[in-house]
Amino acid sequence: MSCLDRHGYSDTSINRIQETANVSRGALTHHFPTKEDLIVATLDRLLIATLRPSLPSKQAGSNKGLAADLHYIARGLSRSREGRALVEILVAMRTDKNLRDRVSPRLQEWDQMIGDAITGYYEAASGDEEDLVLIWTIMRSFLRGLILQEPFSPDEAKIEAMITRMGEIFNPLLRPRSKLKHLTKYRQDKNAKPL
Amino acid sequence: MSCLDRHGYSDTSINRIQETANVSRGALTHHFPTKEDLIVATLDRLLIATLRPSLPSKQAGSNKGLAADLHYIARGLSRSREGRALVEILVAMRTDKNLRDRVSPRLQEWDQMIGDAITGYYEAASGDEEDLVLIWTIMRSFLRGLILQEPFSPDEAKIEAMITRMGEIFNPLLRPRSKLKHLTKYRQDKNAKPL
DNA sequence: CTATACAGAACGATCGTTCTGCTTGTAAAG
DNA sequence: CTTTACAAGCAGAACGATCGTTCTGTATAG
Repeated sequence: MSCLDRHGYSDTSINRIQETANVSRGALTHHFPTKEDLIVATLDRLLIATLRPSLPSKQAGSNKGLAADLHYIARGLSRSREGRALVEILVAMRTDKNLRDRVSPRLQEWDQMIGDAITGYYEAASGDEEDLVLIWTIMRSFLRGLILQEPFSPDEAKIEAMITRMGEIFNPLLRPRSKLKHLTKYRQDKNAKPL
Repeated sequence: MSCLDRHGYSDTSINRIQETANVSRGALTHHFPTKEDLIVATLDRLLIATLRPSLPSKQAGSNKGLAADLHYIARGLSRSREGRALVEILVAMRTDKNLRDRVSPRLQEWDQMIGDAITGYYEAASGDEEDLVLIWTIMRSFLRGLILQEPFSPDEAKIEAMITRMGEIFNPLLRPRSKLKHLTKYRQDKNAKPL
């Protein structure tokens, strides 16, 4: 994850990984025969890491509105080492068919799961559950898009302002659900080995 | 652009470029001594290409609202060869300091120029011009974020629905300006050579 | 005569993968 | 309890391929 974040996908060579992780080449290739295996295993961890199980709006007593939630989610989804590393994989898989074939099902499963989980945390003001999921998908696209917007306007305050404004605009459309449903646990790959 | 879109940044090798473009290695390295030079020159073209000079909402007689404009902009900004190629460069520059140093000023200038241009096309319902620019920056982040969202939900219709919904939500905040200001022309690099 | 435009070979570096050894853990055989 | 067999864990060298860059040579235009 660290290499992906700091050096990008293509410069995350096995040489660099083994030096960063302080493991030998043999150990690395023994557990992950190909680079793709290593990337896929990393993705599984990233998807879990970018999940934020509990939102500020659900903390006892506090009700700071949607903006607070968005800032919090952004910190996991895009404004973090994990978020940026995930974006590196997302971009790489777009043009790498082999990687895409392995990664796609995982992403779609994750997206489905997130959609289900959202309905546990929020409800649409309109009551339309389908619209609720759509709105949150928009939100995630926006938050991840921030990574791509950053080079255009590197001002940290501007990014923060965008998130806050986004929260204001969408706030009337959503409200936190009073009863809390639990997140389904992300199903890890059966073949995944613990490191 | 074609190589960037189809094969991604790292697999856009000079070998592949010269084969795709049907030029010799010597010709290529003569005009663009390093790969970075070639990328920077490509970026200049991409920034111009992803600009959409006239919006549907300004077409005579039609007033289909913001959603129509968004669909149109998305077609240039993210849902196109040029948009995806630009994203490849954006992601690459994040971790490549040399490239970033050359590309950053261009992007920021472009962003500034876009911001100015927006105020020529739209006005905020609140009348706050700064908020107008902020809203459109949010919009661009969202649209570019769609490229990152696509692997999660590859359904074309879903992406379209997101754009439409985004237009509905933001529509009350904006209205097209009646008088049309002209776009300032993007200043090309003085050192840029025509191919 | 000279600078520019191009062609294509050559270069060292680095990539991901494969291969050859060595050590350790463990379970069956004696 | 000891010995043997064998697979798993790991270290590191070796491999061919490909990368971006540099270099040498040739043709052309002013």
